Amino acid sequence: MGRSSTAESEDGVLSADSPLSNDGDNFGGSSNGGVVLKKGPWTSAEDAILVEYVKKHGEGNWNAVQKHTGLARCGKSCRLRWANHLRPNLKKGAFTSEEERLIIELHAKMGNKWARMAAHLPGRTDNEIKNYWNTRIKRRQRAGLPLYPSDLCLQSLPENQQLSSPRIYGGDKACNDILQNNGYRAPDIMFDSYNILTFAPEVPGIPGSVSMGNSFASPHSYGFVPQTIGVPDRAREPDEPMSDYGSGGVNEAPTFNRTRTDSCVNKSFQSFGLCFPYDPDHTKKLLSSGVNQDTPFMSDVTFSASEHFADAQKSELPSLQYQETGLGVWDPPPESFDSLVQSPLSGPLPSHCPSPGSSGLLEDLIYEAKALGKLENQSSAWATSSNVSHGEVTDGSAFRTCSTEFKGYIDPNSPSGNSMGSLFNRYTPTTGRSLEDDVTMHHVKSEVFDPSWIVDGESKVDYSRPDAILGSCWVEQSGPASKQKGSTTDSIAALLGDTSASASTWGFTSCSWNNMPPVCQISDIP
DNA sequence: AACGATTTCAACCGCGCTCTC
DNA sequence: CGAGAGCGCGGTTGAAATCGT
Repeated sequence: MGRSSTAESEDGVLSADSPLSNDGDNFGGSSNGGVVLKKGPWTSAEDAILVEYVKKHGEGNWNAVQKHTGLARCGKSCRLRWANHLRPNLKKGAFTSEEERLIIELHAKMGNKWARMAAHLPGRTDNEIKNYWNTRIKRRQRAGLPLYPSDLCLQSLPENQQLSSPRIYGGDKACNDILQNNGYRAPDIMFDSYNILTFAPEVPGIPGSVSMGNSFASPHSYGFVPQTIGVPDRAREPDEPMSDYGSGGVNEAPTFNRTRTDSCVNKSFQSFGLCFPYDPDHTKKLLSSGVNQDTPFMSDVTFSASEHFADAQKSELPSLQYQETGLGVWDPPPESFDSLVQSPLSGPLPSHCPSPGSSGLLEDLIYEAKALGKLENQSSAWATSSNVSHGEVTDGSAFRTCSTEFKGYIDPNSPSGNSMGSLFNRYTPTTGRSLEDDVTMHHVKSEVFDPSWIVDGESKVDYSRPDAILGSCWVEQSGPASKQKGSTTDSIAALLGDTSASASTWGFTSCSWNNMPPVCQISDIP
């Protein structure tokens, strides 16, 4: 194992007088004060020298090792060898199921902060954890499974650490809270969520651009997602008022607050088993890369785990902000997590997607895998029947197409009624719906159903119109039409997590329905 | 048994932070 | 205050090990 000899090309071969130059290794090294430093695998002799040195001098001052011992290794290499292999109390062997769970939890909270994660796993090194995680990513990607169990977000933090400032993007409220409470600032957009959809194996014959994720993210998708990218996100206070929602409108209409909205949006993605570590730089990257329809991020559907999840590593977490929390919140199954992942799908499907939080991982994963499989099929249908991915905003047909397909995603195996399909059935009109409508749809999933949505047994919202998603804002935000209109776009901005976004930021402004009267008048309902 | 594909993991590299001078 | 050294971290690489055919 270890580095190949390719590295030696930089610095040539070991010097003839190196004490370790004749140990049979062929690895090259770099020059350091006349001594050619060795690279590649360590020999037991080298290990012994290093151990001896540390015994004498203690850890640190690694560059002095070579001077004191003649060991032809650079300080960095010594440090690494000691930390990863030689230091006492190192735990070797496979991760236990407990450790695996802890890693998953920690990663959900920290992102790729391997060293910090290692601090929570005595005897384990950051390198080990990193390797484990990368392996896990690949495995789950292959299996078409989400990276995190769906109940992770809901359970990974103690109640008292949850703030009341949910955001529109990525994960549900609890998830956001997790992120926020750990010093993360949730991303302004749900790109991770969108992209996670590409965990599902690509549908043969369907270009990546036709995946659901891309459908969501298409720059032509009503300017909904992509244009969010470029919106600078100003700092928000946890209790920052949300536009005027419920803030004393004329009729004191029921509050359509951010919490609900967030939950709605997030739930819709949780239905796919999505939950993410936060990547605060993700938005920055997108900004700097000038996200547009050609942006690989949006168009490249071939999932790159290292890309997406490596992004998380940018989320530097101030150490003070990470608190040791009760991490044992899961109820670990006896099996190792990955053994669950790899369990064959058999028997009747478990009941939910996502898990309502009460079930085991196995059920979650099995069901999620199934769900993703179905989505795969649905995306195929979309690919051929919908122009959502690349379509122009000319009418609501794309929405309808999309929603029609989505209705097909009714899952009879979800007795808990938490599947998307069941939600459609139970609470939504059957006219055109889009995935974005799902934002609204999911109100009913996680929260008490809001009777204000129904007047005389009818929904106020005409979902056949592409701006239906905005309708809830219109309706629930009573007031003069002029105000309503402005508020609608503001609402979108708010919905997307940035109240600073002007109406013109959103594609809706240019949409043909923009100047239409409010869609959600009660009289509109047949 | 042979061979190719895949996985694992030790090690290197570059970057950035902190400390010292 | 700036430069340089030391160190730590995260990403990447590639040989060895394992698996599948």
